[in-house]
Amino acid sequence: MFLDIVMKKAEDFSEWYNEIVEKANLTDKRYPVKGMNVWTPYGWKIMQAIDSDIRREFDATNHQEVCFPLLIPEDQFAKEKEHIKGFDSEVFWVTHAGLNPLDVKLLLRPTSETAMYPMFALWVRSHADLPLKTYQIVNTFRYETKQTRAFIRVREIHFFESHTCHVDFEDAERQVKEDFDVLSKLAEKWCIPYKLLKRTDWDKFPGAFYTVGVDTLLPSGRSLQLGSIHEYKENFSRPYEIKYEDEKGEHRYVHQTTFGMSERLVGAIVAIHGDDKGLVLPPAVATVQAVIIPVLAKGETEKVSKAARELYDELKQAGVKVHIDERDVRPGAKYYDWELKGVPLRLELGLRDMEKGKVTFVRRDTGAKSLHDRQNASNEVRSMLELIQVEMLARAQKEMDEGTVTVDSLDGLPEKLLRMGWCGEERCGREIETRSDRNILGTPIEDEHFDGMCISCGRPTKTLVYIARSM
RNA sequence: GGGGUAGUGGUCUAGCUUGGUAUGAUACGUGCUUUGGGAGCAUGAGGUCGUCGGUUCAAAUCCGAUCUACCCCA
Repeated sequence: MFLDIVMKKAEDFSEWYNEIVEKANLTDKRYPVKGMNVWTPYGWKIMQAIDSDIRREFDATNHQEVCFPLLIPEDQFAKEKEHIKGFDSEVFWVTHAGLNPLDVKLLLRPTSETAMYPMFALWVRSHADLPLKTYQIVNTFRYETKQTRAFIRVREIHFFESHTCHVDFEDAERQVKEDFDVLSKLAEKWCIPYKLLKRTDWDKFPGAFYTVGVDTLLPSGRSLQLGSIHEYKENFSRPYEIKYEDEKGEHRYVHQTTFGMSERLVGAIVAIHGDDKGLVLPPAVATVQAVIIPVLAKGETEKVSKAARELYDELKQAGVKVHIDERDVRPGAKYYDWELKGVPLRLELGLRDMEKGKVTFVRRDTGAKSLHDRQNASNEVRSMLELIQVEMLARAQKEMDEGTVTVDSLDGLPEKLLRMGWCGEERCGREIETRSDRNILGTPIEDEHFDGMCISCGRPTKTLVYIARSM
């Protein structure tokens, strides 16, 4: 038996997803702790590629990378009331050190506000220290009670979190807008379409003034939250006493924001782009962008191998992440293998091509085969990768657009991302959630003109909400 | 939160009803022959049957608990 993908994406998305993350070797789920999977080399490399994209963008916007301890003392965690209420039920506790019970219990960070902010209070003294822009990429722990799923719902989370402090609300708002810009650049690289949706008051991050969810749509018709951007106002700076002295000598509390993302990004790339043959990686994410398969023939193996290695060197020189597969297995086996791994472009080189001075290109995303001049191979590879990148994003965007529909009744709802009028009253919001059996994701940040009525009470409104079943 | 299904070499699996020496495939190692969509032959190695406890002369098999995975419902 080969590593066939047995499940079809369109027939059983859930099974297909489980199968593909294991067979493509992104993760090993055999580690015997629930929700804690092993990052295998291939999956980890993809995660690292995503992390470097994040680092690049946040460094470029003058954030400083930090790394805070994993353990947080209970009393420090307990300072902001809403925050504890939100996370209380899902923290892992350290109650013993060696054989001794601890006087002050320690918890594994579910997120790092309560680790960082007591330190921020020491770091921020004057308006000259602001804005303070930091981020870290660390593991966080949440005791998920729902069904766990590789990359999508885990108990040990590979987490990016930026934390910023500002002189006032306006400056914090500027930060939120900067986060939107950074996100749009990143999502373009990852070929992930998304919507920025302002969460309802009853669904915002515990302790936040407001929360903007970054939501994408999976092929199953369910939404997946990829990240969130929060405006905290003074909600944390007051209990944690993060204060500065302004130009007039007055003491003020800082305004804070955060931005969080996780390995769900890997899950989204798998889910959105993958197909029945395996992964399909966007060239900007792929750790191998092009794989060379030398097609050897009896008596001529050296000649073909040499030509393949020359092509490899040339592409490497040209800055392409290229791999040459010289394993002693038949070409067909290699094709299946690299398709499963999602490598964007396959280059076949055999006697047949060499006689014509060509190289065979096979696109992973469309399966299209084409012949290209060997002379111009590195340029051709680069432009093909660019083309794939652009087309993958366009295709994904189109699927999300087609999976989004505006409805004016809560009856017989399709399994899609649904758009509808809402008066803004909590009572109607809850009604919508109950009757649709879906979650309100929120109101769009980008202006989407709407002039209609609340789907629940029928009053005229210009406000929209998006709802979906969440993954 | 409620319910259900399952766990046997790396992977998939037979055996379980009716307790008695562990089945096959695939992957893996070695050798030869092969190579444009999953190669063939030969040969070799690999398993305290998820874990803990109980019943028994004897447990993969029966009973209980637990862990893990997956599914359905809220």
